Amino acid sequence: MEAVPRRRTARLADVAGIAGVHPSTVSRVLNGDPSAAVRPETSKRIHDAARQAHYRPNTMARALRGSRTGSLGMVVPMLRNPIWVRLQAGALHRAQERGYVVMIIEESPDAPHPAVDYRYLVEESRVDGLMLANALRGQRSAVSDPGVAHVFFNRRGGRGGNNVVMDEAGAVRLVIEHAVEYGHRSIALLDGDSEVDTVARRVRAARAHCARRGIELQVLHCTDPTEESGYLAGQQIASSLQPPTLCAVGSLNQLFGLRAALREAKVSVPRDMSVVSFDEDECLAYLDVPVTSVSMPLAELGAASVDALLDRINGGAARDVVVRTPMTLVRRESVARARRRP
Amino acid sequence: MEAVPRRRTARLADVAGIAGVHPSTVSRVLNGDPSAAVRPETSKRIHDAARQAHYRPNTMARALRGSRTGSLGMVVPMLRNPIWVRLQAGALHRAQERGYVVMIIEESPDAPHPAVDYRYLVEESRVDGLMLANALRGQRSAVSDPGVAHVFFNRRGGRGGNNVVMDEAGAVRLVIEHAVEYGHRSIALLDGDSEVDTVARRVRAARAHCARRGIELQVLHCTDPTEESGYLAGQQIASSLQPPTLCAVGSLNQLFGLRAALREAKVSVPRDMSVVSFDEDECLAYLDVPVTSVSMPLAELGAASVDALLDRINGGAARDVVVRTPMTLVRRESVARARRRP
DNA sequence: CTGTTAGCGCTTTCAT
DNA sequence: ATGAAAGCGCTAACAG
Repeated sequence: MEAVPRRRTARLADVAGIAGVHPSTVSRVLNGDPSAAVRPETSKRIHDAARQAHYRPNTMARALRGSRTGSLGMVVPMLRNPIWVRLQAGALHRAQERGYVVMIIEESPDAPHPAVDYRYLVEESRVDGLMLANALRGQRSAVSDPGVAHVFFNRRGGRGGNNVVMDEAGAVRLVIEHAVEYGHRSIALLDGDSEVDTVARRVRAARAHCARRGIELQVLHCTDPTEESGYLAGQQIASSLQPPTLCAVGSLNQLFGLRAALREAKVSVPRDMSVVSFDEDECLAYLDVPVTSVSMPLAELGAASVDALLDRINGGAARDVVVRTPMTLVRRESVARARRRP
Repeated sequence: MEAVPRRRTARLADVAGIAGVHPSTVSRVLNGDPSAAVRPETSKRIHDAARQAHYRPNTMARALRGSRTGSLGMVVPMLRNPIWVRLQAGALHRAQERGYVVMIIEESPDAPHPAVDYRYLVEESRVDGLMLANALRGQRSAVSDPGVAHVFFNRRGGRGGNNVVMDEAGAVRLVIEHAVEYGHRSIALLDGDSEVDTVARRVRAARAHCARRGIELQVLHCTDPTEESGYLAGQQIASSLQPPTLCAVGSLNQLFGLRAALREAKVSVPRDMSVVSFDEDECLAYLDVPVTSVSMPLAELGAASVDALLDRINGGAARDVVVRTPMTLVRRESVARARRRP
């Protein structure tokens, strides 16, 4: 198959030709260079010519010249989980506002790469910087090369200074206080792999806060964020000798699994067991038992990641960011007063 | 804030310097130019030098030179709906396999742009071509400019020749045959806006096939693909004088809404009403009543879109594509034998 | 077998 | 107030 020559759009030189000026003048005018004083008449002629020729600046040439690509790379671990989609959407919009485009890379869940493996995108100047969410707690060295602008979002990585996260501890406190308010004294946290930073932060916060409030806490780690995995954990909870009276769940998929396991075990929600989700989604309101959840500022986190990354790209100093957009508890019908233990 | 000069990676010239050869030779060797016979020893020296200098080709320079960016633009209408996410993931992976990267643009649902508005991405050579899913049935002219390589995926657009779609009619037949098998004679199709191409195709196929089989068909169009909208339609169905005995639903969100409406109206599924979804998702298996669905080849469609677009970019002739990956009916528990009408 | 040359389209200093 | 010239890093046609 022959590569067909692309029909070229008008170049700067074409516009210059039409307007009868030098290309550099066109560049100055069209870019609104403030340091250059141009005669209004010339300026008008140039603008007219550009419009007439349907001029479009060539991003590649500009990028080569200025060594700025105008695009950002975003590595997400798994698009199947809606939280990444919301983060993505938030980042997409903020990037657009700031004149950047975003390339999404989805980590293969089977063959996860360490964050450092994506450096090449910057080194080959495909993107100006990276937003990474594929850090596991083990691999702390990460994208150590300071020449590669990057931030870790939602999951911390590296040695700090490039992390953009939400206030997971706050979310956990919100849930636990809600539980306390309804008289629960023994709760479970059903969440993902302990190697995942978000999970680790939630667990730590839960332990601390439960200790403070004298609440019993049971932590269950699913091996992966799937319905099946949540289902298995749910069976475990339902069959335990001293089951908790409230269960908080880390992801939507796991929640569906848990619900199914409880239903099967004839554990009624919320009569026998209250349930809270850390993922808010519209669909929760329409389930057989509408599920109470914490609405986390995901889009804001995506946007904040873009801001932080652009800050690094522009030479800003390393600085961790915690998105403090207020979280809210969306009260639905899956939480009831705790029943006295038998 | 000062823009910091990016630490440059080694260039071709640097490698040439180390290896003691001319840059063009390095280019030939590193690109494995078959027409150029190079002395093995020189080749080795060059490869060593490249490794030593940690050489990375500069994508921008290459793009400028070859007028190929190596990236594709993908415009999706709404990431909230999981089908677009699956299409996106399929496209992402195929693009990666073929050495391309993808930039995702999410259409703002509030301010939809006609497809033609994304031409600038190609004209400014940010991408080599466009995959568009934001076509509405009205705007047929679309990206008329033949200089802009593009395909419409999942939703047809333009004047044909650039469409990549699934066999929606086949999916509809699958569902209707399933309904017939269970003795249903009156069914409803609850789907999105009639201006959406996918919806229009499903409706047409449903009308045709129902007529052929002597089945009564009632079509309900939701204004938008949300739970709320499905809920409203569900109320309408539940309260109708001659309710259908089976309801097929176009999207997951609408399905959740419908389920809630039926539950509220004390219409039991599947006893009083059978339900089938055109979106397959793992979570369907874990609902209070596991929902039967059609599993559509979404990832394949995403991949096929990339293939079709690259074909156009490489000068291939216009050609519509229908992805014929076999669809399967995922039988769960939301379909039962039709009850005799009262 | 390898070097020379030119140029993709743009911006930016320097000169006038 | 505008033009000239250089060069970002790469590749491809042409020489030798």
